[in-house]
Order: sequence, then C-alpha cells, then structure tokens
Amino acid sequence: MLIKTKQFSLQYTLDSGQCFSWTKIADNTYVGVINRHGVKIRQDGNNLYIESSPEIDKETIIKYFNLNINYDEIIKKISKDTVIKSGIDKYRGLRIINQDEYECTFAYIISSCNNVPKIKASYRLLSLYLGDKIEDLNFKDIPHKYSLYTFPNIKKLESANDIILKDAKLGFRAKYIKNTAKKILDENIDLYNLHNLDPKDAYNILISFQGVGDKIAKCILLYSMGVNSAFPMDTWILKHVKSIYKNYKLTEIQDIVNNLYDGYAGWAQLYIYALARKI
DNA sequence: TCTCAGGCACTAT
DNA sequence: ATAGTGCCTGAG
Repeated sequence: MLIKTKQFSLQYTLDSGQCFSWTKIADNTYVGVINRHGVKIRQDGNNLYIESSPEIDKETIIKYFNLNINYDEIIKKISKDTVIKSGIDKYRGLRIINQDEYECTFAYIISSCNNVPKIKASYRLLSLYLGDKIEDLNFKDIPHKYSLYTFPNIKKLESANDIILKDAKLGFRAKYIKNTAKKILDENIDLYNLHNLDPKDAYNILISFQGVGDKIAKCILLYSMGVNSAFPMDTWILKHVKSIYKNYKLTEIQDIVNNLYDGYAGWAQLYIYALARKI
C-alpha cells in the first residue's frame, strides 16, 4: 500500500520517544503493531510504503500518524519562541501520533524514571511473554523476517505472574501495572471512552491509577487521546519553561502554555523535547 | 563504585 | 499543601 504524504517525517516521529512499540530495521523503515496488525512501514520522500499482515486499511494508518491534520496551521500556532522555531526547522514533519489507549497507558507507566531503550525492552518482553503472536512479516528487500506480538490485554496484565514481570525488567513498576490493570477491570473503566470526556475528567481518572501521576497522565492524554493542549513536563521541558516563566508557579504553567500555543502546547512540548534529545 | 535516566508513592512536617 | 526519600535496573 502506498500513502502520499506531505510535511511528515516517519523517522522523526517514531524516534521522538513518544512511542515505544516500533523497531527500526533499516533506514526510514520500521516494524510495529497497529490494531493487532503487524506493520512494516518505509518512507521514501513523500511516499509511505506499507506492508501489513493481515492487510490493514489506509484510514487506520492515516489516523495513527495524524496525516489528515493541518500541519502548517499547528506549526504556525506554536511558532512563538526561538526554541520552538529552531525545533521546527530541524525536525520538520515530526508529528504527534494516536496510539492505542491501553498500550499507551501501560507504556507510560513503564516510562517512570526510566530511559527509552529500557522502556522499549520492557514493552517488547511483556508483549513476547503475554501477547499474541502475529504472523511473521517477511521483508522482500531486507533479508530476514520479523516476529511481532500484540501488547497483552488487560486480563493478562492483571493476572501476570511475578516471575514474568521480573523478567520483563519492570522493577518497582510491576505492581503499578498489575494494580492499574486490576482497577480498570474491577471498575469496568473503558479507556477508549475517555476521549469523549472533558479532558479534566479524563485526567482525574488517569491519575487515580497507581503509577500514573501528573506527567504520565498528560502523556497519555496527548499521545493516545487527542488532547493537543496537554503539556507533560519532564526535567528538560521544566528547564525550558522555567527559563521563560521565572515568575510563575509551576501549577500556572499549563494555563500559560495553553494560551501561548493556542491549544497545541503538546506539540510545542514535542519539539522542545526533540531538540533536547537530539533525535 | 557511583550517579542518573522522560516519576510516583509514601511519609512526615 | 509541600518537601524528602526509596525504588528496579543497567549504561556510562
């Protein structure tokens, strides 16, 4: 399948650290899972080439990578200071993507006090041990095949035995995963419904999960629930924000950046973060 | 050996 | 409300 794009960089987007479920297998070529479909995706200029198993529909890909949004308009809205502007110059085409709500929630619980390679490793091990195998993807132009596994469902996470969680290197986060899975099951919470709520209500539900605080809740809202105004602050973003808003309390920052970046503070955050991490 | 990495929970004020 | 501390793990 071929999708024509503009103002989209697969590499910047998937290497930005917003998503931990993709593996780079060659230049501009990644494999991962979307909606239980194994997907291989390669970008060449404005063309996205997609192989999937079983066949995935185009709309799903377009929605996942946010290809139908007005990129130029968002960029215009967030071009408010020199840091963001240099981020945009360097990482043009970097987009926020729409991850699966459950995968995103647990991935970000794993991200607590952790680094990207280790988050990815734990995510993959959990999928390997507790997920379902997807038919191997064979690569015509690359001489190997790649096995993919779905991210485990909530029941598997809730009932996972401790040895497996230990082996997935979850450390102190293991109990967060189990407790949150249990809470979602017990209270019959549907994460797929949260995007229909007022973002504040969704936020309050998310931070009621053990292992989900302010920062992680905002990551989940931004990366899987389409809340473009969510502004997760890690240590580096904090530095940037403090240098600009010396006289404000941290609790006021969310409102300030919402106004400044016109509802797209989350996108601003992504560009600041890209600069910081030098992806 | 030691510190630190995209936090959070828990406890003590 | 707010500050301080421990936590799994492994890379540098």
